[in-house]
Amino acid sequence: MQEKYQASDIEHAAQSDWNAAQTFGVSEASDKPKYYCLSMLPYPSGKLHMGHVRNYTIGDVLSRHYRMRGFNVLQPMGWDAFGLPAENAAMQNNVPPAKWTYDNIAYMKQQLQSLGFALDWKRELATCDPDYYRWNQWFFLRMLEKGIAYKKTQIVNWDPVDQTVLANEQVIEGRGWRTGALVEKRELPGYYLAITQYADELLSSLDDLPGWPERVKTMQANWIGKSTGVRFAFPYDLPAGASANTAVGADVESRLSKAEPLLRREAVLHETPASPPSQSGKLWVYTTRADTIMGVTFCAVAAEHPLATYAAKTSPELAAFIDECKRGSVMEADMATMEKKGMPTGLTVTHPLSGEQIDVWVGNYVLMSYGDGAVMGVPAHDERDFAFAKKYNLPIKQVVAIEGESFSLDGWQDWYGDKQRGHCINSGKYDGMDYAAAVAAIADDLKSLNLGEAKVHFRLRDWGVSRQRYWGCPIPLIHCEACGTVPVPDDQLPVLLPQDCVPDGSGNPLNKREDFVNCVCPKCGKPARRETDTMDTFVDSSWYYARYCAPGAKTMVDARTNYWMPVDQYIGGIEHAILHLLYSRFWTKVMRDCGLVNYAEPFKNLLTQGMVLNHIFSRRNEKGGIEYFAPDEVEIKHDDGGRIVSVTAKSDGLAVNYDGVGTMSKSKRNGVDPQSLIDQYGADTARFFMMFAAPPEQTLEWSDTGVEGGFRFLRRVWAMGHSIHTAGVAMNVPTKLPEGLAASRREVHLLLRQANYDLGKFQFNTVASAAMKMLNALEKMPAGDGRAAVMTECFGILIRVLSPITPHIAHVLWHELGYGDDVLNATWPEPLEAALAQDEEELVLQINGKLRGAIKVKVGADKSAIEQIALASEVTQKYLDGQTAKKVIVVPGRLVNIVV
RNA sequence: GCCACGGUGGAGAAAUCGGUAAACUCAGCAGACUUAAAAUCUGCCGGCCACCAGGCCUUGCGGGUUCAAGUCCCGCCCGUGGUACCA
Repeated sequence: MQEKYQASDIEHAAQSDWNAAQTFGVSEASDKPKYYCLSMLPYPSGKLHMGHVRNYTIGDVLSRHYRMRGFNVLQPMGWDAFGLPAENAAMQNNVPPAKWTYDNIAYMKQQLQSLGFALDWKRELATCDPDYYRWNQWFFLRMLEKGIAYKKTQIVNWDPVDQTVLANEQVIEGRGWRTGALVEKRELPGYYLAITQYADELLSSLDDLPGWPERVKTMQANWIGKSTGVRFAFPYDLPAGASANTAVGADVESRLSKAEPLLRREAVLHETPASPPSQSGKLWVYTTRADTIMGVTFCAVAAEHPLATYAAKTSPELAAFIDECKRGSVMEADMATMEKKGMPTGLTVTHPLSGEQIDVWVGNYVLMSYGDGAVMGVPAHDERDFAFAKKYNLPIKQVVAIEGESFSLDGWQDWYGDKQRGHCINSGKYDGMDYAAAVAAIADDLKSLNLGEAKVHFRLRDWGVSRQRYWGCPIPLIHCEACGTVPVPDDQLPVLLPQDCVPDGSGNPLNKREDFVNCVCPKCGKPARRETDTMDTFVDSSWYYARYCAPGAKTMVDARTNYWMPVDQYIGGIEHAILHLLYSRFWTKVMRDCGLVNYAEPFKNLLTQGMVLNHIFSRRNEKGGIEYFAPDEVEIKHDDGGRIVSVTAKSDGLAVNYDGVGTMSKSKRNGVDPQSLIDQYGADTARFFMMFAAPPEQTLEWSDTGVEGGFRFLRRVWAMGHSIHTAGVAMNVPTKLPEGLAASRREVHLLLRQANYDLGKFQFNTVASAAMKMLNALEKMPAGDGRAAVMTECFGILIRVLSPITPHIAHVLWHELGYGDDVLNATWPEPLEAALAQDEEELVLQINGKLRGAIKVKVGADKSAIEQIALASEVTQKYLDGQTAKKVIVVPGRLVNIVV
C-alpha cells in the first residue's frame, strides 16, 4: 500500500475496477427491491459547472448509499440536447448546432466519468437523437387524436431588425439582446397542448406526493391557481353603420374561451373558421369578486380584443394607443410592473344587473391570453382599478363596508380589498350580505338572466409548444392546399431534422431548406409544405426518465418502464419547481390515459437542489445589445468593506457593470468549470467539498475557499489507513474495554448514529462533518487493551460512511485493509447498542432560563430524582439564596430549568 | 408587481420536537518540528466589562407569546429562484 495519498492513481484504479466489472449496469432481473435514482439531465452547454457537480454528487451519494442498503439501484444519465444556446453558438462560431452539441456531449461525458459517478451508461440518451425525438412526434399525434393538441393564435416577442421571434431571455429591458431594437408583440398561429384539461387532477394529486417538498407543492398549486368565481357578460349593441365584416359580437365568447381541438380521430385539421359579423353581443369577463359587481364603473379590454379592434377603425388615436400597447415584451413581470395605461373606446356596454351604461376602455394591463381578454373595473375594491380610476378620473363607488372603517377617495387602504369581513352596501337587494351570500345571490340572478354563472377558473394556461426555431424536434404536420393541415402518418416517422443548418439570427433556417419543406400530402399525394415550427424543449424533458428504463425499445416505452417507474428519488434545481415538473406530471397522465404506463405520477420523492451562484458582469455594446463577461475576464476593485466598487475588462481596460450574483449559466457566462479542481485535487476532494459546503437545498454562492481542507482531510484518512495497515488489523472488540477506549468508541458510534439520521434528511454536509469528527476521534484514540480492534472497527465504519461521498478512496482502502472485496457490497453500518451504553449523563442546569452549570445523573433517572439533584446542587443553592424555587422544569436527557 | 424560499462569527456552516448559539471546516494569530521553506502537529479565535471567579450582550430590523425563542406569531428591510419562448 502506498504511503502517500495519490488521488489520481487511486481514482484511476477504482474507476477501472468499476468498468471492468460493469458495476453500475443494472437490469430488472433482480430479487432486490428497485430504487430508481434520477438527476435532471444536463443541457450540454460545453463544460460541466459547479451546479452540475453538486446535482450529480447528491444523486450519486444517494445511489451508492441505497445500493449498500440492499437495493437494485438504477442511475442513468443523458442529454437535454435541443435548445437555444446551440443556435447562438452556431451564429458565433459558424458551426452547425448538431456538431457543437455532440462535441459538447463527448467532453462533458468524459468529465462526468472522471468524477466517478455510479451511472449505467448503457442507457444514455440525447434528446436530439431521432430514436428519441421520433416518440415526441408519435405522442404529439396521439394528443391530436385525443383533442389535447390544437392550434390557436399566440403572441410572441418580435425583433423588427432581425425579423425574428425572440425568447423572453433574449429581451432585455424591452429590447432585442443582439440588435437593441425595441421589441414588438406579434400574433402567430401556434400549437398548444391542453394541460388545462388536467388542471384539477394536477392540483388534487399533489396530495399523493408526500415525498415532495412542501414549497414546491405550494408553488405548483398557486401556479395552477384554482379559483371559484363568476363568469358573466355585459350585453351591448354596436352603433349602426359599423363595419359589417368586423369580427365582434357573439363569436367573441366562443373563439376565446373554448379551445378548438384540431383533429378528432381521423378528421383533417381545420383552422379556426372566419367569424360571422354581428352587431350585438356580449362582453364576457371573469371575477372572483362578484360581490362588488354593483361597484363596476368601467370595463377594460386587451389591445387585441375584437371590441378594441372594432373601435380603432374609426379612431386614429385609439389605433395609435393599441399600437403602443403592442410594443414591449410579453413577459408577465414586465406586464405587471409597467405603468398602467388606458384609453376609452367610446363604446359602452350594459351592466347586466343595474342596466347602467358602462364605458369600455382599452387597458395595456389586460391580457388577451388570460380568460376572456376583458375585466370589470371596480375601483373601490381593487387596488389596480383604484389607481386606474384616480389616474383617469373615473367614478369610484363604494359597495362594501366594514364596521369601524371609513372609506375615503384620497388613497387606497388595504381593507378596501378585504372580502373576509365586509358586507354589501349601495347594492340594492344585496345590501347587508357578506361575501359568500352576495356572490351566490348574484351568480343566481345572472344565471336566470342567462348572462353568466358561477365558474371554476384556473390561472394555468394551455402549454404553447411551437417554436419558430431550427434546433428542436420537428412538429410532424404537413400543410396541403387541398386537405389543410395533415398529420404525418406513423410509418413516416421520424420527421428528420437536417443536421447541417447554421442559423444566422434572422428566422428559422428550416424555412429556406427546400429539401425539408417540400413534401407530398399524405392524404391526396399532391405537393405540400412541411411544418417548420419545432417543439418546446420542455417536451423532450417531459418523459426522458421513462425512456431510460427501456433503452432500445421499438415502442415509446415498454414493460421495463413499469418495473422501474416511478422514479424513487428525483434530484434537480429548484428553478424547475414549476414548469418542468408540472409538464412532466401532465405528460405522464396523458401517457397513462393512452394506456402506455401504469402510474399516475412520475416522481415519488423530490429533492430540490439550491442554485450555485456566481458574480455576473455585463456591458452594453454599441448597438445597444448586451455582452457578458466571465469572472476571470474582469479586474475587480473592492472597498475596505469588501464591496465591489469598480470592474474593468482585462481585454480593453474599460468599465464593466456588476450585476450582482445569479445562477451559473452559459448565457451569463458565469459558470465555474470544475475541471481545474479535479486536476489539482482529484474527484473525491471535489465531491467531498461540494457536499461539505452547504446543505443540498440551500442556495450556494460559489467560492473555492476551503477546498484545501477537504483535500487535507482525505490525506489524513489515507494516512490513518496506512498506519492501521502497517500496525495490522484486529477483529473482535473485547466486551470489557478500558474507560478511555470505550468513550472514544462510543463517540464514533454516536457520530454514526448522527450520520445515518442526517443521510435520511439528505443533509450531506453534516454527514461529511461527522466523518471528519470520526477521524479526529480515531487520531486521539488512547492506548489500552483492545485498541487495535477498536481502531479496525471504527475505521471500517468511517470508510463506509465516506464511501458514497468519496467512493474512490473508500474503494481502495476497503480492499487494501482487507475489510472485504468491494465496499459497495458491504453492509451499511449501524451503531451498536453495546458501544453506545453509558451509566451517567450530564444535564444542563439553568436558573431563570440562563445557563448556570451542569449536573450528573444516572441514565433513566425519573423527573423527581433529577429535580432533587438539581435543587441540591451548589449552583442552585447560590442562586436560591434561602428562598424556594417558584417552578422547576425538567427535560429528561437535556436540562433542568429552575425559576426563582 | 405576484408566488416561493432564505438572512447566524472575518468566510462556508451546525444547533433533530421550543431546551447549552456558533459543532465541523476555511481564513487569521501564536507556538512546536526544521538550517530554512513546504508539509505536519499543538493552542487561541463573536462583542463588551473584569485581576480572577465570572458577568452582560449577540442569530437582518421592530414588536409579541413562553419557565425557555435562531426555532412559534405579527409587521418591515434585503437577497435568491420562478413568472409560461433560457434550461
